[in-house]
Amino acid sequence: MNHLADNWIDRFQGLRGLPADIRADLKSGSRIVSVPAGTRVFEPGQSADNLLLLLEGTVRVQHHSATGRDVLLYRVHAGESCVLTTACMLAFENYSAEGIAETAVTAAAIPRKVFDELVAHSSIFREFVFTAYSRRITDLFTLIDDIVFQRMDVRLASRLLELANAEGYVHATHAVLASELGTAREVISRTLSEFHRRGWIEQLRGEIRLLGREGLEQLVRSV
Amino acid sequence: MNHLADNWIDRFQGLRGLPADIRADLKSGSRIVSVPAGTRVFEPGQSADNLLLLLEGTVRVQHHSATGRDVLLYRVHAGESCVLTTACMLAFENYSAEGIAETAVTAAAIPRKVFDELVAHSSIFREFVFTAYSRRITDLFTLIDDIVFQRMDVRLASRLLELANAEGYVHATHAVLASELGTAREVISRTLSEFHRRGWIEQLRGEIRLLGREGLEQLVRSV
DNA sequence: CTTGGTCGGTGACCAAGTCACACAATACCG
DNA sequence: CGGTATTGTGTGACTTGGTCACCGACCAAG
Repeated sequence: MNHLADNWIDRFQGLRGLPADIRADLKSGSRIVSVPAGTRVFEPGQSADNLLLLLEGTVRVQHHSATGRDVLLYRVHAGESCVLTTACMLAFENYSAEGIAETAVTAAAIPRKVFDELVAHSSIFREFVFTAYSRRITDLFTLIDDIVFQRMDVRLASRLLELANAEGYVHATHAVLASELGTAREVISRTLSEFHRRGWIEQLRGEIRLLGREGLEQLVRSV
Repeated sequence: MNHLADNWIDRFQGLRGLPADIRADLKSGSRIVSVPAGTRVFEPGQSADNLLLLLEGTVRVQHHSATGRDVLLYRVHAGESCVLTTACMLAFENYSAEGIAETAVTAAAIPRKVFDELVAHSSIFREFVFTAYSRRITDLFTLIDDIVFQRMDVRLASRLLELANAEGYVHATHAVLASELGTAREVISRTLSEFHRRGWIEQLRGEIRLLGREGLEQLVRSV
């Protein structure tokens, strides 16, 4: 993991331009943390005191609703910052969103105080942070648009295409897909049956195999 | 309008603690602008070069979708900052959200350059900005939750209670309410008929009169 | 008074979410 | 190893919400 500790800053597009002195502050002021898959990186009510910059793995940010269902809000990938923890850090409000490590995760944790100093002293760091915020906000806009206007079959098709690995397998139960899209498990089951009927997929327990991407892609494009 | 120009900073909770020198910079670096109701304050594709702090009026931030319908994302009220313009200012991405003045609006416009300096030099200003961001993000979370899990009748009832003036009148057409809630006009018409049938409201052209708030409030609470 | 535009109402239909099951595959455990 | 619990999936009946196609009522301008 030492190679990570050395030059992790360059993994972030927006930080590459940082001058040497700020880099040094950032490196010495932060520490590298690793957590296993499934860890709650942050949770409702808990005030975060570190900004996380993801070096490896993905974090799923979701909202747990009163009715017991979850909605996926967005994913944070390696090379992105988990700006929601910033929000937690700096704002008085406590969120009802939680972050869960989907895979094993390695991240650079920047304490509140260091973060504040970096924002004050580096315009590049400022831009990095604000860009991260805007990306999240636009992601949320897109999500809302999707939820309101897009048909479920199209949303599911495009999600399957996203989640499929190189061999065309998607490792996910119907229930997981339902929570990804903020819908009910039954709806996923039915839509998948339909996809199967059309010869686009094959179903296994806990897994879906895409038989070519053409059909699904056409459905997605057809909007 | 001169009384506004003098002490507008104190209208913002988060800015009251600003030290005198920063205040002076903020005041001299910004200017007061007024626009009539209906003005597009910002729009997709246009890169904003001012952060707006609303002194009077409200701005409706909405997303215009490909299907021709609009969704209300949130409202910015007097005493709040329109942080989306910040996002536009600082980020490379161009938004598909637009801001429309719902009433005549007076605002303090802070140019990009001044904004950046203030963020660098004042921790209080920093906190103000980040707090604004977090509030928007949580608002969006709540909206998503609402859309996904809440029944339309409940959402409409609570919106009517919000929008009603002291005399219990809501000045809005069914079409407007539909776009507020991201649904179709017909759905609003039906739900309002149902509310009328229950004796909760009276309908006029372009206007709704609440006959007491108890029924609606009970529906909202019943969730 | 016409005419065109806005506003609201309605029925038929489709898409999606809910509820209540049933049943198969797998995991666990004595 | 076999039995039981848990998890994953399938399905029918029903409700809610969104879409489409229309209509008639109101309103303002000429």
